[in-house]
Amino acid sequence: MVLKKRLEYGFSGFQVPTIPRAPRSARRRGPHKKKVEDSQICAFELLASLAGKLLQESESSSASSNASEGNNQSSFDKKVVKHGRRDEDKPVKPVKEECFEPGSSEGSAFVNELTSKSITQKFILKEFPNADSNAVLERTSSITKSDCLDKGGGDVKSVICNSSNAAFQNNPNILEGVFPLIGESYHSNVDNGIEREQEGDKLETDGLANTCSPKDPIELCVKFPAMVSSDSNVELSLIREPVPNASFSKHRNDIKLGSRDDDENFLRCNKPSTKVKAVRPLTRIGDRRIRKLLTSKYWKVAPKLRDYEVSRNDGGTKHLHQKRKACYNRDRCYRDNLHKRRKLFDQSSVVMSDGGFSSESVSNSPEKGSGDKSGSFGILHGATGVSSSVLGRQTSFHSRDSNVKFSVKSFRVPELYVDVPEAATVGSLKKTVMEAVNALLQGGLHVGVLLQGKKIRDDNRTLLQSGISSKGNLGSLSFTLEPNIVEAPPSISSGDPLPSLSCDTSELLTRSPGTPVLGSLTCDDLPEPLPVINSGTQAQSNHEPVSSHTDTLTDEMILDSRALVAVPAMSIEALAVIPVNQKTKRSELAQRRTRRPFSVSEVEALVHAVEELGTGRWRDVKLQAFENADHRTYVDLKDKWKTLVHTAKINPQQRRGEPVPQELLDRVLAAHAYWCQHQAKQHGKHQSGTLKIADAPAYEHGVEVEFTLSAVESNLNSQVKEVSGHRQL
DNA sequence: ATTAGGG
DNA sequence: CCCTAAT
Repeated sequence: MVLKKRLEYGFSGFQVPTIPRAPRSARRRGPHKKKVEDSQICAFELLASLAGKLLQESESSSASSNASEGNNQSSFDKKVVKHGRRDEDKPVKPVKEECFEPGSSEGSAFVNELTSKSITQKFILKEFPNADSNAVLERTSSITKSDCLDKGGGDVKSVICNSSNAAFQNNPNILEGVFPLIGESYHSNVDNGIEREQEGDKLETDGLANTCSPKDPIELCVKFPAMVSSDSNVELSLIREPVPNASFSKHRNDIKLGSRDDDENFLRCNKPSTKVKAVRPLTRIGDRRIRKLLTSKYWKVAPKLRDYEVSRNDGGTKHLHQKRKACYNRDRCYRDNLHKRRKLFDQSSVVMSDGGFSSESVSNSPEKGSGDKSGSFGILHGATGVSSSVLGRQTSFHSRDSNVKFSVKSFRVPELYVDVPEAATVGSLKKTVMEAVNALLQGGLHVGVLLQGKKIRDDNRTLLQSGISSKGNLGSLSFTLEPNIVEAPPSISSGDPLPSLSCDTSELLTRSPGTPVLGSLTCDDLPEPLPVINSGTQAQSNHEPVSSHTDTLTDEMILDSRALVAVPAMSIEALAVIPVNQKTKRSELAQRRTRRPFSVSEVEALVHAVEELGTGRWRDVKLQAFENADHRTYVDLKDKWKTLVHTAKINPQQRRGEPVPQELLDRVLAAHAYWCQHQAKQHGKHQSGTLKIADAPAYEHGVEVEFTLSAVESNLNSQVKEVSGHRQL
């Protein structure tokens, strides 16, 4: 068996509940497909068709429903899957072939999606067997029914989902309270532009309901995975064990995952695809879009999203990519960012680093210092249920003693890919997963400590010295899991407040902090970045290590048992999760690309290029002066120029960051002034009345006169200065 | 894909 | 840096 996917689980235990998840890539990318937005429907359609089959099945054997359900499940599932793949041209709505590649795991992927939902709901049911959850239905259904469904099999799909909810028809609140996540995620989906289908699916729903009644939550859970694996070796993402006793936290994870997937799907398959282009590999832009969607949409929901959000976006992608050699590091980064962003939302859980490496929310409990209770996490979560909110309330209890307690709410473990034959037993699957996890752990990890986003590297400092105290802002404290390797090199990110290991590492490798070389490698360039986890800010540069093993985290357990002290029972009260709003924000920022201040040499190169090319040809500037600096996009250059111009105009005292030689700033102003005019001229207007610069021969001819340029520069500069001076005055 | 600008 | 809009 091969490890393929990353597994993530919460602290609560080793028994990581896993959820079958389809590789993102499968869902989203197709070889030929190019536009994400066009592919919205694919998944749904597929689901729909599958659902249709399912429905038929269930209806045909309506009587058998509950009783034989469990037993038949697998076969049932298989059928479904098969149908999905083979009967595209049939009844329900023909699924467009473009949506997935035959033989690929696409079908299963979709199934997974479905499964995820089902599972999620199952859990819910399990937890609240008696709850009146009709209300829940609303939310769920909304999600379930997307416009995509309209196209055909939608009904069926909804049916499936709904069925799970059948029991819960009326209490949205319950759901919300208990699993905020669920509601959230669904909402998110909706927000993402998916519209719910309002038409009645009731009939069908009923039909399915019988089949998948809440009565057998567990059954369902189990069975779905089976579906997943059905045709051929499907990559099972993880299979979650529906453990009866599982604590809440686990469930939440499940939910999370499920939700995540949904989101993903939506994102990836948002529009009816017309053709091959429908799905295209994510491009940076694409990612951005997605990210945007996620973020902006999520923001609204943000408050509710919490650490539940464990899932990663990139996992699937990776998957796909495996097939396609191309390395979309960049994409990856973006995706990671997405993850982070989402995670960040959680107030209590602070920073999640990608890869699932780090993350954690810290809570502080002033009480007895050393009590270390490792199992409490699960409990905590369970007890709290809603978690952060509860915990978050107080910060009280400050310290009577000088001990500072930390509780890491959860660490995320990177995804594990597990490829298991269909015929494999559940037991073997468990074993496999376990082995994978253990393997990961073998490597050992280091825990990094970040305060306010800044990594504290000095291990000898005391908490007090570092500002980590009960009274202090534990909220801004976060931990990261990092590979041993990485630990070594002290990162140097110049001035970067939030150094990211991965980036730093890269930097170290390629360039010296102080004087960046234009051609230096960037994180993106690195082959396999160290599986480092950064805390919030730097998500971007995370590269996912090729070997999942590497990046796998493992540490959860480690952390769990030791370093982080679980908070003792007393404490829900005692525990104060500090809602780190600031931090959250930071985290958000984290999502952004890592900040890479322009070095003087870069500025020089930029200035030079602009002098020659002007301010409207950033693409060319990029090519000419930053071709090898992948992290500098033409937009970056343009922005930098913008800031340079601004910087040049303000008082030196107001300038921040690495000082740019005045000489360069002068050139900036000169060039800026010149090109501004030049542009004006192009448009036919000569506004120069006062400026002689406009007539400067060298600039007059732009690029063609490169050589003379430098010679003239000095003059221009001085002139420009005057000009600028006038302007300002 | 680029550019231009606002945030 | 990010995001949008307009090319």
